[in-house]
Amino acid sequence: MNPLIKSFCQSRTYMRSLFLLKRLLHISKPEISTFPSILKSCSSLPSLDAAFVNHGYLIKSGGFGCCGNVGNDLLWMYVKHEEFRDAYKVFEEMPIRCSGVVFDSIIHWLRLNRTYEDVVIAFEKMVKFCVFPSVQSLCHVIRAYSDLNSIERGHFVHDYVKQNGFDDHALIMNLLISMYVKMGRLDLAQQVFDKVIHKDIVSWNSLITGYAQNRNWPKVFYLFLCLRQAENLVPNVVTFLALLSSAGHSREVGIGMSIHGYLICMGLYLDVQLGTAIFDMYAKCERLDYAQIVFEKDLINKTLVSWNALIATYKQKGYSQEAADVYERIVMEPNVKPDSFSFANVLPAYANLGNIQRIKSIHCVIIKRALGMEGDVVLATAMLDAYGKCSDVKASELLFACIHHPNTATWNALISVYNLNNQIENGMIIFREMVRHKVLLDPITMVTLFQSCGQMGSLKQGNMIHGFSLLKGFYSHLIVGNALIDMYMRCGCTKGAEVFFHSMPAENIVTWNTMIYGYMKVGCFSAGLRLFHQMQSEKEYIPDSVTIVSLLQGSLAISASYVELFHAFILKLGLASETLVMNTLIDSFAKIGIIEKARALFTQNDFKKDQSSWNIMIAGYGLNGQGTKSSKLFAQMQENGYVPDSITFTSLLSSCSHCGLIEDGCKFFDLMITKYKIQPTMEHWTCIIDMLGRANGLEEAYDVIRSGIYQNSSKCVPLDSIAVWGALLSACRTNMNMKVGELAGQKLSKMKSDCLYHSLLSNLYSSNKKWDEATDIRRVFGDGKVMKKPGLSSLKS
DNA sequence: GATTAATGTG
Repeated sequence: MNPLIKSFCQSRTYMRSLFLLKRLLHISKPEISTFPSILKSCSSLPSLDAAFVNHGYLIKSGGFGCCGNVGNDLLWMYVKHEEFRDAYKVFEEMPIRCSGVVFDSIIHWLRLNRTYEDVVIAFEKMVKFCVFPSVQSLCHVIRAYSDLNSIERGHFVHDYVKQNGFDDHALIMNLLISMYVKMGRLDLAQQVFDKVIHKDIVSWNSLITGYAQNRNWPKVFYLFLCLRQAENLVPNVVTFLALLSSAGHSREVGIGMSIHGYLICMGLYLDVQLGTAIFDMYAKCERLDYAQIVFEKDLINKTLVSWNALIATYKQKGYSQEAADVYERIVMEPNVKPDSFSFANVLPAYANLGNIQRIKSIHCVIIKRALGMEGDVVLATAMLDAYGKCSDVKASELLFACIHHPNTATWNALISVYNLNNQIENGMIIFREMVRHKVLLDPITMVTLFQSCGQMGSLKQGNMIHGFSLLKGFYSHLIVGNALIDMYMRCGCTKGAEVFFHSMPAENIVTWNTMIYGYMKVGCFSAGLRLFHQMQSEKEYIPDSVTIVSLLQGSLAISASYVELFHAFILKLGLASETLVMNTLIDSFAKIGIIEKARALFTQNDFKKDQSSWNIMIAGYGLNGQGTKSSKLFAQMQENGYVPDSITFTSLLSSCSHCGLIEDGCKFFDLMITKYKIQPTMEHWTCIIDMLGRANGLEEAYDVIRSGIYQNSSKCVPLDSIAVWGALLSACRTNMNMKVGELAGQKLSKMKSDCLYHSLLSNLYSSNKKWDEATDIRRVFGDGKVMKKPGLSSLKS
């Protein structure tokens, strides 16, 4: 019967041959030589049913499987039916060669439906079978290798290209250049480039973009000069994009401008992509004036990239609201859909604005659109940071755990989140993990760590990190030096700060501000003032808003008349339109008791009021015993469209606590928890406990906290938390209640909040002039030094 | 063959 089946196949009467096979199966076992014909019949039939039946039979009869030509034909059959999934299954089981055409089809399917790894595995198997791929297939394979990011495996395909005579093929060689660029191996990319005999513009562009991506700007500009000497080659859009990006990143506005001029001559400046790149170059070079002209006049058809670049520029310059506005504008545009670049740019802006709702909604969009945050480190880092800045540490931690390949920035961001949320110990744990995982440390890591040490007030840790940064060669970075000074100042070690300050290889206004701010913080007012004069006379720095804010905050401890003096300074320096400066000035007037002056400044319209202006004024009224005015202003603030935040309630509660408005205070506290869903912080609890203490004494507050939960109409808040015990300890300090304070301290020490416990308890002891006890605590925890009432000693000198 | 992104000092 076997020859008969074959002849039916040859005469293309496929149904008949299959019918015969069915009969044959009832009587005896068919010969294996029959199957190629059968499978060919199946390939040509419209339905797959017969194919499945026959494949199943082949599997059942054991030995046949995917051997020899049968396997090959089986593969063909599935490829013809475009059933690549099954084809791939057969392929995986095949012990010997198959045809190149079939293979190309499989590579094509794998590329569209599976991972790069699968493409690479298939290719390596193909090489083992000695099957030749088409050039097109080989291109796909090299792209897959690029995405695998494994240098050993990259060499495999490179060797294959060399051994099989593909190395005079420009397309293949260009892809190899790109592959090495993607792997960050510019040395190897350069080697391939040098070997290309007939270089085309793509070869040059691949290498130039490679150097641009790896931030080797001089090489980019050098290669461009070489390119212009090469015959018959004209740089194109891709070349200029790389050049403009390099000019922007390296702040080479001169180079950027000449490229701009060149493009105008060539008539290319109206190209959207180039226009966006020109805008971005000027923005990065701090030439916002030129950038604005390009954006408004030349960029007629703006793309999503143009808008993203604008968001990035606003965000970088600190204009968070403007960045958010642009984002909201593109969300409304019918034909534009924000992408991961838009999100990564706008998230820090929303984080600065404290707009957690927007952050959450962007998170939802990312999930809905399946943008795969786990694989996009930059986007995930921005999201992690945004949650952390809005105090959702849990969300940040969860995100961190999900990210497939966290990089240095991700780790840095996590430490920074812990710093922001007073969980310094956790940050230190993360740093140790970083070292253990051999994560590359960068200057920002050092800055973040100095911040941790400064916040802890631990000179011991600070010295350690200082030594560490010397060892790793980070100390010459300006931002690291500035952070180091800040750390020493926050630890109360003015000597350490001064020594480093005088030995710095480079400095800027931030350095001077940090010194001044530090002196003010520890109460060395005269030393700060001396530097303030010195920076103007010797260095010709013009004091900026930060300088003035530092001086204002320090002057409070000294004399009220200084506030008036600095007010005059602010007017002279033209800083009266700066929100931060005016907020501090209002705060200062309120604190020295000149509430009328504070009110007058607050109501004038010479500066843009923000949320914290309102918060400051609410607290200011409270400080001056005008608690009812605080409540009125609170209502007025909401009428002006502001949603009260955590600090608003801190201001309100402290106002009530100051003015003895206990009932109002409790009402605001309930409102905060139930309506605004704000988690009470230690500051809130401090006010509440202070009020409780005033009414019935801190002993009773202690009993209330120990007994469990704070209850109101709809919400239960557990009281047995670090924040609440910390608040009790704080309240004990202001009320000089050692007995309850020590009880609270014991409680905290059991809750593993070493940092908070130590600093609060040592403050309690210092306030009660129990220096020895305070020193003991600091010795166990940190540097063993205790600042005796900051400022007093330095005032005398 | 390609442009735009995240973490940080006062």
